[in-house]
Amino acid sequence: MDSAEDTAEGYRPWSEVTPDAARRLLVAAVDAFAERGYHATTTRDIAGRAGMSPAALYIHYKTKEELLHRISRIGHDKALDILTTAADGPGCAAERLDAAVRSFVRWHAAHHTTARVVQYELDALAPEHRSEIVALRRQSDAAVRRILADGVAAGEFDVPDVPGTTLAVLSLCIDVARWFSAAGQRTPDEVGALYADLVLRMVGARPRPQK
Amino acid sequence: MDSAEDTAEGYRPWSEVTPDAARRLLVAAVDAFAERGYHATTTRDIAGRAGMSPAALYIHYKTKEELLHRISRIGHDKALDILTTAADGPGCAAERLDAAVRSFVRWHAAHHTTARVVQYELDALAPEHRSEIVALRRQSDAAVRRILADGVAAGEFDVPDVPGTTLAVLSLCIDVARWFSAAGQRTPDEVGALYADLVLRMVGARPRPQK
DNA sequence: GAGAACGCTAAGCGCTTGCTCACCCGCCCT
DNA sequence: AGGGCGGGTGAGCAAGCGCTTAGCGTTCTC
Repeated sequence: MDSAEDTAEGYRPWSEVTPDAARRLLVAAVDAFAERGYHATTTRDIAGRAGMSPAALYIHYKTKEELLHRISRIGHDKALDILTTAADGPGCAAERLDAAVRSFVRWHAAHHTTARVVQYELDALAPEHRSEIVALRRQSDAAVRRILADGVAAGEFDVPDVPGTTLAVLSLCIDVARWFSAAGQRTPDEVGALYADLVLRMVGARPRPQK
Repeated sequence: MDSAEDTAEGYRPWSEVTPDAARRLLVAAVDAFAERGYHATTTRDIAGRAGMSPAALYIHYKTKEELLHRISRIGHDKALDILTTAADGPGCAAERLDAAVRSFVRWHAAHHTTARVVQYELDALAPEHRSEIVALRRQSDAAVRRILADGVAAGEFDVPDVPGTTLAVLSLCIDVARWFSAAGQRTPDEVGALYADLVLRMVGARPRPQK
């Protein structure tokens, strides 16, 4: 039911999943995994949500785990793309950190069903798929660390522990996927703005109107 | 395997679980749930880790879900106790916030197996048990919010959005249970100190030597 | 020292799980 | 017109699940 918002707002996710039936199954799996968790979701449930018989799933995917892997891979690619775009964009370190946190958090809030699966079902992946995904996450870590290191080098930030603060910033953003929409009233934009402000304070960025 | 650290350091957790065999089963369940998740853990696995036959579990617990509920209840009680002790303790708002975050994070790190179950397996609880636990979590939220509100009222903090910042602070602390000990090198004390500093920056607390 | 009570096990019941297989239907291409 | 083919179904298999039950050894009580 939450996937309605995924298909809204112009950009269409899962467009890379090509047979139409395969995409419907994948979207159904995202909803089911987000709602009950990977292990508590049955293949019958996924197929049912997609309006198909249980056997239809195995025409497009070899196993249930392959479905999770596809979701996780696409989601991590998108998340990493958002982060690196901001990290390697224009502007001073504070502006790039603001953009990175704001867009990363917004994605986690707007697509919290997908993000929940992506961020919290990592252990359900097969070992070789897991290590592939872990490599992507290390790149996310590196992107944020780069901004912080730049900011410290430029004298914009006051960060005694760069690796630790990097971990905290990413952790803070990622956990949005867990609690978002349980509360309800905040929009993804609002949460993104709030978090960007909080993170800039965490790194001791000097307030704007000080040129 | 991680429960070794739970039995160390003087204070003995799970001492409230009284028949010895019941405690061994519960500790085994904590390890298993933390490692693979509730739904992926079998009752045979739990009993096996406790060195018993599968049927032994049902002498002490009616269902597998009761085991999770007991763990969740005890863990939430402990976590809430830590938070409220700090929130209602002596000192100015900044000191209380420092103490709250430091001890809360330290607990999540030191007992990250328990914390993982407590924080991330909430949806696996039966509806009536779930709402009981959710009530406890609201009290945790209230404790942190109280400190922030006090700090703002006293002019110690600069927090434009108290409910949102409360959410972020708790989220940051809780997510420690997810990533801790994967990395390895940091001690719970170090993480607690780092996070206390980061949170004080988030709320715009003025640095210490300004009386 | 007989008998109840307790803590535990071996065996297994009923059900659900991930997944397979034989078959079918509509569409394209000669 | 007819044969192949990609996408779909109904039925069902082997395995594993949560949980139960009959029975056994030890300990406590009188």
